[in-house]
Amino acid sequence: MTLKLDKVNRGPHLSTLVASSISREIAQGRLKPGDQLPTEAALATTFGVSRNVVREAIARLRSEGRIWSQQGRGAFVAESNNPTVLTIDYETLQRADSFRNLFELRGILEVQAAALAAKRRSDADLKAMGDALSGMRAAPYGSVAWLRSDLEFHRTVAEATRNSYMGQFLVFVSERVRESILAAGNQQKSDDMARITLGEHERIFAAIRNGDVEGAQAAMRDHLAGAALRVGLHDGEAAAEAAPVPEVPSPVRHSRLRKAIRGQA
Amino acid sequence: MTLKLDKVNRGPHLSTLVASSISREIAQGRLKPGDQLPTEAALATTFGVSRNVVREAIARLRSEGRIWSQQGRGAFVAESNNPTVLTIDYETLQRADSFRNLFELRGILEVQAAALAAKRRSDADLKAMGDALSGMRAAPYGSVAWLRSDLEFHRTVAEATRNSYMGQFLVFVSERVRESILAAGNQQKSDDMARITLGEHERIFAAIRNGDVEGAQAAMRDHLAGAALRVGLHDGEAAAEAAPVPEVPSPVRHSRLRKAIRGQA
DNA sequence: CAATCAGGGTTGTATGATAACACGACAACG
DNA sequence: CGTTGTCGTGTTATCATACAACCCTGATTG
Repeated sequence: MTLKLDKVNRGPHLSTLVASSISREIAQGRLKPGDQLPTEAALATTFGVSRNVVREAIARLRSEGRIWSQQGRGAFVAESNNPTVLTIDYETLQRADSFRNLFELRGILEVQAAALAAKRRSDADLKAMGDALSGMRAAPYGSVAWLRSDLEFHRTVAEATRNSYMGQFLVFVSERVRESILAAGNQQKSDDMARITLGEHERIFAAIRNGDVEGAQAAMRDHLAGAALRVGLHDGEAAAEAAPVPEVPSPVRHSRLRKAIRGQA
Repeated sequence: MTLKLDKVNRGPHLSTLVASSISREIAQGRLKPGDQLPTEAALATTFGVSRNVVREAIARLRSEGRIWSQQGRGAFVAESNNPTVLTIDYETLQRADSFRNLFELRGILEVQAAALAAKRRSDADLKAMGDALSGMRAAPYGSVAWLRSDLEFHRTVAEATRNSYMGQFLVFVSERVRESILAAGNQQKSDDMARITLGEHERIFAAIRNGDVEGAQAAMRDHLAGAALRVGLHDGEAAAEAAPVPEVPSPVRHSRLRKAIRGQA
């Protein structure tokens, strides 16, 4: 048996701890927008780490848009909560209503993507979709290969919109949804479902091939409604039950510093 | 006259350039999931920067979930194309077709958000929207206060969807669009536009207040079509002549290195 | 054959030094 | 008095080097 210990060692680098610590200061309002952070040297001594570590932490916060810095002046808390990156908190997603919201957003994107795809698809797109469908027919329902083909089909639809951002967003949202479903692990499989799911996909494909915008939207909407049911979401306004994720303890290294950092939070 | 020279110094830190470069390698498939990256020392020499810079770049990519690293072994491209964050490259957005794509995506989200808002808005939501509209009436067109009120109105609409992810995504996309418009700076203002824009907002507000889903969608669609024109995008399928943003010559520092990095993209 | 251990390679961290830049103080100048 | 030029100080950005922690491999040893 292969134990699964991966994904556990969620990188407890020092820079991560420092970044989290500063992040908390900002989130809890002890550092207000526009405020200047202490100098790198000062942060290094207060945290008891090297200036290098502080710099990596600041680089990270800067890339997240939380702070900005200018050579010769200092680092400052960003004015507006205007993050340059969009991130979805894994823990939040465990809440049923959050999951339903994300599923709703995915639905909106998928349906409109289907509409655009029906308008703009090229022959190459149609071939790619067809290949993905073949892959789904060949693989057993729920297998890895099947899932890959499923994802592939949706990806090709997104691609056919000729809008790369549509693809990016869709993939991002779908991935989060998929993760959450896998974590919950409460999906029952059956041969019936295989047939039904495949049929839904084929209707989407046909509509897109025929350039039937409304049909593609409708077919995609049906597919997502079906998927919602299969995942345990009552359609409409009802809530889903997602299993909470177990807390994972992180291995202890640099315990002295960590304690110092954690302590002052 | 107040010249606008801010926002130009978009942080071209070396670590940013290195991170972008590696990111591209991954996105374009030259580095496949599971692949091991060159060692930090190797990257440092190939990029012609210090190992410290490389480390900051890697720290950033790691925090974005694109790669993971283990002490003593090396850094590896993350298995699933499972970036935990979604980012929009500022440079890419300068291309007219990219901007049009993002604008299209924004439109989709706004229109559907308007629909959901018409279904789910509460009295508090309506009051907030009304306040935002008042703010727009009071402020001169194009002023900072006006822009703030405009943003505020759209934010309240997103809020009324009762779907926090919708709000997050919408704000994120809108911010990028707004930044790009400001950077281009090719918007002409007139009193007519003030009246027209305000009227568009009021129609959206009215439809949402009346719970008119289709009307809200239509009004929002009109508003966005208008906004597209005002920004210089031809509506529909026509290509946009978004004035290509003037290349901002970043003050020359480390020009040799930059060239090397840019060159190998 | 199995366990141990030595060595090299790699990342994580520390430290010091230098360059680039911002800002205020202050003098020189009109 | 106001403006401009210069300089010194403080800060970030980058470089360079060294060491610690850790992984992997392979030889040594019992």
